[in-house]
Amino acid sequence: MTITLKDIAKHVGLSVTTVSRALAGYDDVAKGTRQRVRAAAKEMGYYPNITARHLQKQRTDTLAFVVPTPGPRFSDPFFSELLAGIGNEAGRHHFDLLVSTQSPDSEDERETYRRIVHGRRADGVLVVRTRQNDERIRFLSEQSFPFVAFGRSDLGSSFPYVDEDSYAGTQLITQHMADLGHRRIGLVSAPAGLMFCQLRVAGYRDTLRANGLEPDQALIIGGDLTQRGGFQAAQTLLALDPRPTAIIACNDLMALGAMSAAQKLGLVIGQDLSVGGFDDIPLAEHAHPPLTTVRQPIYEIGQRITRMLVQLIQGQLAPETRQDASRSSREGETAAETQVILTPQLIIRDSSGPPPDGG
Amino acid sequence: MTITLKDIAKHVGLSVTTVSRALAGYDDVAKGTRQRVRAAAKEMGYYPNITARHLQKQRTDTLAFVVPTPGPRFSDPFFSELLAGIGNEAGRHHFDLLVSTQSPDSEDERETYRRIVHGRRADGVLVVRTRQNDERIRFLSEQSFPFVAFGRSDLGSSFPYVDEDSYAGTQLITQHMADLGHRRIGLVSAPAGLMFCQLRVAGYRDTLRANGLEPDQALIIGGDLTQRGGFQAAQTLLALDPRPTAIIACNDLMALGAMSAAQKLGLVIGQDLSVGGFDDIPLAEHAHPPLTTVRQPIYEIGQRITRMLVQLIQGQLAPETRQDASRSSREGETAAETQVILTPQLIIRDSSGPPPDGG
DNA sequence: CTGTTAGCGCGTTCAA
DNA sequence: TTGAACGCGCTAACAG
Repeated sequence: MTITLKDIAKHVGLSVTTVSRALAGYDDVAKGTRQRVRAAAKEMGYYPNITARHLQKQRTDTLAFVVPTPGPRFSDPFFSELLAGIGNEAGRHHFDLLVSTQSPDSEDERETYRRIVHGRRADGVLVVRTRQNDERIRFLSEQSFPFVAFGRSDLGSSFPYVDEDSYAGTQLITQHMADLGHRRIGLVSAPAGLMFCQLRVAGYRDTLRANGLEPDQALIIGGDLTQRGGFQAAQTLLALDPRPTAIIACNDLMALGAMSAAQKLGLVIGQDLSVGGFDDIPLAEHAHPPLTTVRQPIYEIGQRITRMLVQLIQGQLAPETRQDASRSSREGETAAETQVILTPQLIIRDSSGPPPDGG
Repeated sequence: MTITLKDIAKHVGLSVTTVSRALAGYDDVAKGTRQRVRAAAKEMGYYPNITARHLQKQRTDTLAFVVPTPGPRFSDPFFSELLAGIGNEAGRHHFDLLVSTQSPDSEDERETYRRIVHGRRADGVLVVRTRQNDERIRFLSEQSFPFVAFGRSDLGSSFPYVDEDSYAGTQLITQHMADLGHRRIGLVSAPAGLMFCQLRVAGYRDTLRANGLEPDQALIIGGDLTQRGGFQAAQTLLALDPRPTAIIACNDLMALGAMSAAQKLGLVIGQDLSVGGFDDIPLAEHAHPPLTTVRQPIYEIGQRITRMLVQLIQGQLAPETRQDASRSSREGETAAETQVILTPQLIIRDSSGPPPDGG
């Protein structure tokens, strides 16, 4: 049997209202009464019914996180890290976290968002891995539902987000390979629909050109961000003649897969072949050899978008900047707080070195 | 503006009650009426308020999963896999999933469980990584709150669970090392409070003895289930003289850390040192070299405990078997469905081989 | 200071 | 076949 306010009221001989206010700590209730009520509540083991409270307060103190996983069986450390950051930060602000995994752009994903928004299942949602023409963002914007994204969008609307500078990040690692003397540098790309994919490929291409190297389409292979995908893409790249002396992958997981593929061929990573990644997941440091990569603070980004979302819900975040450019100069400062771009950092480890025979 | 039943009622000129029943598909409403109502609902973009429904129905269609993470920054593929299985299965049954991460045995963890149970925040919870004298299980049992565990317990109470046979699993891998000719086999253990820890250590010890090897306390090092922990434990083990020729870790993550430590010393895994793990996380297969380990189907276990929990909530699962042993024979069949022990499987890969100099 | 009334949005009696 | 009344548990507005 669960104890309700009514039970307490009956027990202490007061009205439900008074009990409610006594427990809420309102000061329009007699001190003695309050103490009596509180004692009774404690003794009877009272806990407020959270659902009833949500209904009455018209908010759920809940955030939703719909993880865009390609297959049912995902096990991407990237999402783990992000989830850890999100979960802990949500807890700090006394928000519950609703987690769901859905295939990107699937009907199930759309339905999940509709349910959350229209059914008022949560007070806000976290959108990650933004896509070109992202229907999630369009939908949430249309519905004026609170959300914060990890990643930018190509839609016109303006919304709060945190993103890392993918272009600059890929520049860093590509330049690193070029500086080491590599001239045939392969790229394991990501699904083209992802916003960061374009930027990373562009960063790679532009940096090659800046170093007098002409991008070779054969050296760019699509990947699906999984270890297996990196493995397969690397196999394709390493079958080329002449084969690349360096491979850059659009995330660490694929980079690790690429290393396996190379090692299977008997190549020594860092000598026969250099490999670079992106993300700096915890695994990267402990890989063999440790992976040279571009670091983005995933856990902290998870925390940050969560904090921003909570503030947005509580009205503490500057309202979203409009497309209206004329106001942008005056709103420069608030805009800086709601739209953050982080500069990634190159982490050089042992998986990269000079090419085997000087080039 | 959100559309409610009241809005539809006003629009079609009927009572809220009728609208509610029309949408629910009751057959005591005129066919024409039903169609009219449905059309209006669709046109107006009606979605039921989920919170209101929960309150009325006295259930939340929500499961809670409190992940026991030692630190805030966890990134354990084990939990990712489990979460994937749980999340997908929950979705299949139209249950939402509430995820929270809390430090094992902390006050925050206790408070989280109290909130879920007393506040009726969810209809059931999933308990994983069971511990000795597990207060979560005691609490949930006392409160008769629906739960299913991944792992057994040393408390008297009986409850539904799925577990893998840790003892048999460790026997397998220890015997494998012994068969290869290893005589000094180190063990990187797990936090002693975990139920599976005792079993794995026992499986290791007993198998050594069965092979005429006396367990050496110096060869058993505590680990915290993280990669870093495995790294450090392996460093300690490898500093011994003579050092072990094989190391078994209580989970794959530590095994990978141990491989790194060995490789840092210039040892070749599978030749100079054999390493074995436990779990068979996706990473294990793609490690370098691929890790010999004991496989337990984590994803499927996540699915399975979730399915059991849903059935338990819906009253489709046999009631928990009592301690009352006299009935056990008659209830053998139902008990078999609510208390499952899976037999793990040895996966031999390249990280294990004969000891360097024949022993 | 306390109680009455009212309502969050929905589903379920029970009459009509 | 439909509607009025009621309750889920809680909080807020208003009287007294």
